[in-house]
Amino acid sequence: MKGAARLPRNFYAQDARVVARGLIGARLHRVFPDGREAVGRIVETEAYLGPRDLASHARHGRTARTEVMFGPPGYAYLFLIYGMYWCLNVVTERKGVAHAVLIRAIEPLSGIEGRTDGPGKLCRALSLDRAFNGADLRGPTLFLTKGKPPARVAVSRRIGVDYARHWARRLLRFTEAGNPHVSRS
DNA sequence: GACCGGATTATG
DNA sequence: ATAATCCGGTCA
Repeated sequence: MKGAARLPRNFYAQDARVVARGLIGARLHRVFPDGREAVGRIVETEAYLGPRDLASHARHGRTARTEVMFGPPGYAYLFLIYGMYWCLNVVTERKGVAHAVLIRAIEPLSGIEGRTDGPGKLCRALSLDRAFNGADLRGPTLFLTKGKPPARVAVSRRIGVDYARHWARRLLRFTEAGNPHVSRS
């Protein structure tokens, strides 16, 4: 298969719900320092809708931690959870609007060792950590391309955000229905 | 400066 | 069911 083109900046410059749905089936590429490339197909995402979204890290406004989310679309926002695991997010919407999409699971296609059915697991498998916070998602070592479209997309509540009151009930999680690499929960 | 709790995972 | 482990947010 030929090397597909990186997803364009204007794709990321949309509402996080649109991007989260659109990323199901897309390919996530990671080129390691030694030149090896890992590729996975995104099968689970969640949309986070900025300061008004009580489940978003942006709920307390613009801080050093959330700065990247308020920046231009098409960049990576990584954060550490429970002191142990990194999670990869895609910044969406125009500059100043802190929308983001959490990549929760990918289906390994090539060059991947270890499980990728969870946000912490996939970051570990792809060696993604704080060094990638703010990284261009159209760059040389981390980028996304178009992939095989999902047969069917299921929509559900986001995972682990019960503290977010009514926002916890919003249907902002997207999965490829029936894909075995979707995280359990 | 101290305390709290989490967009998780592995293990029992 | 619970431990591992650390940082940002919050309040003093």
